[in-house]
Amino acid sequence: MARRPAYWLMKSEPDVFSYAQLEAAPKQTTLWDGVRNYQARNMMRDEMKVGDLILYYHSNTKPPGIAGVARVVGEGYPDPTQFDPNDSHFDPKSQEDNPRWFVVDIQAVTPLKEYVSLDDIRANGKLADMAVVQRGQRLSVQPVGSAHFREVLRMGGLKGADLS
DNA sequence: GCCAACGTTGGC
DNA sequence: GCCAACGTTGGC
Repeated sequence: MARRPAYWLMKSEPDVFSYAQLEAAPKQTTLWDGVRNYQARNMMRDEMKVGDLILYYHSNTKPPGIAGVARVVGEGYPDPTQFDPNDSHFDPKSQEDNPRWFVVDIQAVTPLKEYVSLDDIRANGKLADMAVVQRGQRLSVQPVGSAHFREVLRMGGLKGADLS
């Protein structure tokens, strides 16, 4: 069995769903719907477990970077948007008895005291191996090593819970 | 808004 | 099963 908790990074465009919106959601929780990439799907379906911790990354914004920490509170289940013809994530090829896309439920834990921008991550040699700074890396769900996770928290500082 | 990088699709 | 065309991501 893999060590727990495991650590992840999840990308969201703040114009679509920001960390502040996650905090404002009922129970500070949402389902991570709309992912349509098989590698990311596999991680959500098979690998992410309750209690795993997530760096919440804001993409397509200025500057991109990590805004807060979230945790997995519900494990992989079919993404309801794939079956909804009115949803932009509708997938006509997915069948109810053989769903193609999965989600996890995530809950806000604490914002970082200071936003850790992509430039900050790049400037920190300890984080040179993080997937998010690799050229051409587009995956919206990425595994993160525990040392990298702790370093990002050290850089940003925690407003709330102690996660050490 | 541009465009490089990458994933997916579909004709063959 | 190859690969060109196309769509998407996401930094800049």
